[in-house]
Amino acid sequence: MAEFESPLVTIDVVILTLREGQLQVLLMRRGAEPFARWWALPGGYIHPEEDADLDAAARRILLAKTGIRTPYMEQLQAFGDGQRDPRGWTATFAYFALIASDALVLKQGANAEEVAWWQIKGKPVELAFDHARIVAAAVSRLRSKVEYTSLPAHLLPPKFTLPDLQKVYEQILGRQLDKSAFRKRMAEAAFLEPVAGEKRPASNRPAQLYRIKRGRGTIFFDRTL
Amino acid sequence: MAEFESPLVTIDVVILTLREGQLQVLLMRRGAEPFARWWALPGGYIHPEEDADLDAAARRILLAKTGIRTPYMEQLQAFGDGQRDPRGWTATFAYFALIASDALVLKQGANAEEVAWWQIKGKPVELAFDHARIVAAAVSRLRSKVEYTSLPAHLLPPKFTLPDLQKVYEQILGRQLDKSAFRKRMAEAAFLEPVAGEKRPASNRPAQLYRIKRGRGTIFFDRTL
DNA sequence: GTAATAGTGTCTGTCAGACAGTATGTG
DNA sequence: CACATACTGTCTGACAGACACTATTAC
Repeated sequence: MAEFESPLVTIDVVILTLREGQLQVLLMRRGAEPFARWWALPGGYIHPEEDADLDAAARRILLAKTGIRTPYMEQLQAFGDGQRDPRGWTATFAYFALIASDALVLKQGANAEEVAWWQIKGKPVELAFDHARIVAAAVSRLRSKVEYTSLPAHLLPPKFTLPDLQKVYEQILGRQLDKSAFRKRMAEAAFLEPVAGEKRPASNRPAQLYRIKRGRGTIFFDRTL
Repeated sequence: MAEFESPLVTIDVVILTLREGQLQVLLMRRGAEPFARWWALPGGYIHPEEDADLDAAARRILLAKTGIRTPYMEQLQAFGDGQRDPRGWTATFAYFALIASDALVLKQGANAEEVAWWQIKGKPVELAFDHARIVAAAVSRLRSKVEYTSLPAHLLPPKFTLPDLQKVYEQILGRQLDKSAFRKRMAEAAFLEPVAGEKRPASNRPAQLYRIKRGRGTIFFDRTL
């Protein structure tokens, strides 16, 4: 078997959140060439000595660049070709993370590099490399999974109410859902547990708080929403 | 940004088919170290000069090793860590292909290397690297997609009958399906077209032949089977 | 009491699965 | 004709969505 030169490989992470009712991505401004000063996905190289595997490398990069330990991360897709990077044939392992909108607010200032949330909807910012395509793939993955999984629950803080959760689904799907049917689905899926005794106070009937049950991965509903 | 040594990357292809009512994988016996003489997935290196992108590289490798142009191939998942290859930290872009059981029979003898179909069920052969895990991931992907996609149609030759297709679904799902309901689903999904005039002859009522409509990708049913 | 939102009960049209019945070929 | 398998029609129970009703808090 002949030895071919291995292409340069990187890891990039698409971090999505829901802010002000809109889906947003976390972007960083690049310092170095190529694409210096362009906005790009947080990413980096694999460190063979430190990283046990690809997932660990993705988690390390995310933590180093943003200070976030995300509650949900999955491998999105690999992208590789001769055009995406002017330095030659490269490939990237793209990851896909969801976080609660308020999880990053405090940490953001701590990092020296320029970091910002960008709206998915509307005028697309021009991104470095093929990152626009990677973001599009992540959004499309999220949108398709919303219909039949519990994934959007990771866009909320650890404790939340059922009306909160329903709003998240509605914002991503872009349509209203029936309250009764929605609650039936969530109850059947059995991935939530009430936080005993706790209620969210309000000047009306307060809502029960829930959290995702321990050890529950993403739940696939047997019917679509 | 410091330059880290890029890990060695490869591409491996899990080719699945249905033979004798069983799901089977295509394996090849390795010639070179590491894992010389072990059974492994067909795979190879990226050739930056030849391969436009990852998908093209996977197609080239598949064609070179087996003579197959598969009708269906998708990226499965990337696997990378420090243990899977004794040479050090490596990663592989795993692909997932489905072919009709009779598509390879003739070509197989043409290739000098030892190639064979192995049953998924029963005693698992010990595979080189982490290929057992990759095969398991591919099978699990197929099984989960069978429930709500038209994917299994690619396990059949270009022309087939609805009873053929139903048998494929039943074999993978491991349970009987209602004929009437099954045909309703396929009709709704509208990804098949009758081959005009052609019927499969038999000593009973012959079945209508169908083929997958041009330009139809994998169809997601709106309900589970 | 009113206002506001949380949470539940009920009713109805639709539809999936079960199954029986019809169609079309061979010999 | 019998037989085998392809294909279709019908009936029924279950259930999703619509929507109305009740519950619980603050003021």
